[in-house]
Amino acid sequence: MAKVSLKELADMLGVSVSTVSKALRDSYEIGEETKKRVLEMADEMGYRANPYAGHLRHHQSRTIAVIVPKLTNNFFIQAISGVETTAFDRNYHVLIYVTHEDFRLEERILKHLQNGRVDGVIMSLAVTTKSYDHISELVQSNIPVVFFDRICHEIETAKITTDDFASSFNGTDHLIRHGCRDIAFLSLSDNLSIDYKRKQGYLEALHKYDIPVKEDRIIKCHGDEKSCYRKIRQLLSSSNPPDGIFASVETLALTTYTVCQELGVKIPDELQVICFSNLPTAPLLNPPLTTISQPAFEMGKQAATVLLKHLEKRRTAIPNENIVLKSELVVRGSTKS
Amino acid sequence: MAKVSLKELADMLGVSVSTVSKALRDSYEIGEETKKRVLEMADEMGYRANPYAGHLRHHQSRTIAVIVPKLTNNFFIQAISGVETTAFDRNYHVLIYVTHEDFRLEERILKHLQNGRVDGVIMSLAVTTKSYDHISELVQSNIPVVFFDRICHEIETAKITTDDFASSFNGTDHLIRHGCRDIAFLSLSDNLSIDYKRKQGYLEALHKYDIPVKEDRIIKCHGDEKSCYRKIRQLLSSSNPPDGIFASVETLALTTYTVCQELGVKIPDELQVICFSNLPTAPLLNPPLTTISQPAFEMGKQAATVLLKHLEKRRTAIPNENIVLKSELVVRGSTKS
DNA sequence: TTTATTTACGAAAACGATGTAGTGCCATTT
DNA sequence: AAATGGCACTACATCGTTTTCGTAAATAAA
Repeated sequence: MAKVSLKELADMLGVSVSTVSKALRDSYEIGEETKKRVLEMADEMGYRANPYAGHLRHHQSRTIAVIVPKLTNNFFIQAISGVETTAFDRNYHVLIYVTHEDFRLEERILKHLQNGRVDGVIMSLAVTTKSYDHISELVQSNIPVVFFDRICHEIETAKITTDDFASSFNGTDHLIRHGCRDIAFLSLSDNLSIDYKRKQGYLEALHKYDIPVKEDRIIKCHGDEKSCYRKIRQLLSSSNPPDGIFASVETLALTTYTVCQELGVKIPDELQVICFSNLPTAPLLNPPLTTISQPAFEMGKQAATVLLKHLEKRRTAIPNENIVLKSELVVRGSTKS
Repeated sequence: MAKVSLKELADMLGVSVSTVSKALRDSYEIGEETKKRVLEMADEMGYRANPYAGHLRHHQSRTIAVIVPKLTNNFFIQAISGVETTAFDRNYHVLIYVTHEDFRLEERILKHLQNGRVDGVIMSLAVTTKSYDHISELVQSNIPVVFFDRICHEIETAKITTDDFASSFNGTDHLIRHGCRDIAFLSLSDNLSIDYKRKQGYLEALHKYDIPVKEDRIIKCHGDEKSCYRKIRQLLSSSNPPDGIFASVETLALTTYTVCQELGVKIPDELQVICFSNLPTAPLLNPPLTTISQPAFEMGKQAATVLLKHLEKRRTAIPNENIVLKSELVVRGSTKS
């Protein structure tokens, strides 16, 4: 079944290309009889409209891009899943790009997308991203961007986040109320908005209980897995280890588990652990991991909804808007109760 | 920065559109001096070639689709990651589609893709897929399809799998050598090629040790999570439970873990568990899960490599080819040693 | 000098679909 | 009988590129 164009259909039927086009779109200009003939022939010859011809004329592609720092991450996957579901429902197509937490790559990808391949972008920033020119350039070339989770305040647009400060505060509060007095905070990077807020929540909780903040308890685990591993191992094997860990992201908690397993540190007796995580197997870990679970799927859905709704209507920029969803603290065995 | 076309560039420079086009592609037809001027102006005006115009002319889009049954699944995510990496390296774009294990949806998606939106497809079948007309139609309309993992023998093309039979045999053998005499096999569906092969490997191992096959130990867990849960719970709470579980896919093993937790069944003392899985947290589970781990990332990479290599060259169909990678049995605490 | 050849560029036809601006033709109105 | 209007359809420009075919001018060969 070779590809067949409108023209071929038209020739076959002895009518003009415009007639076929209009008949297929059920235009009032075409008689019922003709419409029927066209529809039948189109079906018979397996006609499929070439999407790119339409994109060219209409300057829009019904395609959006999702840009994430990593794929192998439960949070991002669930978010992408939410985006995909929403987009598919509305007949949009989803391209994925991965920055691998690399600012340069993020730049390259956004620069590339300026060509109009997509109508809009949904993204979460790389840890290493510190300037936002590449993003504002994209927005200025009329391609709207919606952020989720790792957002960028500097760009005016819709941003989907969770109540990071409150969740962090509650999580830390939970640790303190269950006996922790020396909690280490494992962070990815503090130029990341969410990480900053999470740290603030943590600090606020310490402050509430008049627990002094020790700078060396705030550990920046940027960079590769191994260096994170080393830092955490060093922390836990020191002569004066903390009695609680607040991990800003899932991987850091998992590394903590690994280190504890190796060093024989008992969770939660010697060390309580809590973290932001969307790990489905959290209840099955040894011990079950207390998590702050973000509504990732819902976040992706919201991001897509906002973006697509906007694309359907206006050509203006997306107005600034902060959509904040609630995370859930799920207490399990890695903290005392 | 509004979008700027070749024509505008040409007008700006006082040359023709063709000259600009050729200069940008560094054609030998254009003088060095002119080339430089064009390049500079293009840069200055932020020119980005409209990809869709090119697609229209060349009947190819440098875009491929990945179609998977589910996104929230470590195996598929790692595979997609492999595809994405390979595609990105070669300047291809990746669209994702999710069938949600639904044959009808799979049909709809493939039918849609017949319009030439993508140059090729990489896919893994839905459990409910029993006929393959939608796939051969796609192939016949000149869009090559490469399968991975859940392949389809009926279509002649490249297929990336793992040594499912051997892995299953080895996994079951492992269980038997460590004391199991009554092993239940949890399968998704037996019209799925991989599931069938895995079951054969299991049966072969039983046969090797002259262990009789009991039909009621082969449990088909298709359908929703809840019905799987019920079946597994029923199995394990019967008066005569098995002493080993071979789960064909990850989720079934995790459900088994959940049920065991609820019923207080001790793993591995009362029940040994093994499964096909790409769970990064397998070592951290309680107890650590013995897995047969597939090289998912590598499979995605291979699938993309085969497809893209093909797209760069021929217009003919992809020849039949079975690429079989090795899985790895990783023995952990859910089986005795 | 005349004739080939090369160099550097331009005009125009695609690619496939859409939508505007007609164009005949028949029926109704005045 | 002329004017008006509606119906059902067609012609054609358009979207932004690429590419083939020409061609004028400059250079080289005769």
